[in-house]
Amino acid sequence: MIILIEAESEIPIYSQLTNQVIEGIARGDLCPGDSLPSVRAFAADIGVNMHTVNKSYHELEKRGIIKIIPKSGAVISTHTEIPESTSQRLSNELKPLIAESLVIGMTEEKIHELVTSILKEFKQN
Amino acid sequence: MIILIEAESEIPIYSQLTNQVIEGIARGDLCPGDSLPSVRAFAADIGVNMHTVNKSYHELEKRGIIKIIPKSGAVISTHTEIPESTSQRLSNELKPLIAESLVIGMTEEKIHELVTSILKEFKQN
DNA sequence: CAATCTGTTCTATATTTATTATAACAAAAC
DNA sequence: GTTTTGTTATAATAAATATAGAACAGATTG
Repeated sequence: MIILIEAESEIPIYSQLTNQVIEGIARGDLCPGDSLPSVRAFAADIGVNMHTVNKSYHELEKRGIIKIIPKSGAVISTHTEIPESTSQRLSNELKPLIAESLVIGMTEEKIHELVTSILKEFKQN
Repeated sequence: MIILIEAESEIPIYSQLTNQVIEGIARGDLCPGDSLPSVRAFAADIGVNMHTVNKSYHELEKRGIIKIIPKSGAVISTHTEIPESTSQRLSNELKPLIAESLVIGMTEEKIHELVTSILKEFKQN
């Protein structure tokens, strides 16, 4: 999978990495059971510090997306149930985006269309 | 309109403020043409520094949501057209959220239902 | 078994961001 | 004409972000 980090972005590197791993799983590039590269290998690969990758991995683990096995590696989890905490967080983060969509004049239909078009990006594999 | 700032939140105060103003407009509590409180009055009201409010106002202006009239005040804009930059940003911010929704096992239908339920919050006024 | 690789932990540093605090200015509003 | 307005400047503090280097002990591999 190709990871692209933008150093100039206002989004922290560890967040960019977290998001791209999540998007990779959603796209099907990464599957439950797959191992992620070691923090050192990944860091060298994308040209950032080991600790930055480590931080991203722990964020992914906190969200229940991967399981870190100490002294071994990180494995993408299977998702048997939807965690309540994640569901709540996603809803909270979605809220201001939908509000702004309405404020700039998007209709409900347009908003659903936008969601659909993003879903399509992930689905077509 | 009631503004609630959580000092312990990981979300910066100026972002919380920005979001709540946007949500207020989406909800209909604030309307195009309405004036926002002065940065000083607002700051005193919610118990934060003037510059924090000022930063939020400029963020809102950058997004085309309000117009700051120097030495006068801030007025909520009317939205005749959807700015391309905002549309692009919203899409970019929506993407990781939808990806994570898929990753934790939400179906497309469930995701649309979540969007609908959030839209309903804003609509019922 | 021995060498390598793993995540973990620790210390340290530099930069940026966030927040508050004061103060002063000039234009707008009253 | 006094008050209020956003603006600008300086300063200080704390937290977040990112990097660097090193050491440790368990897991993996040859």
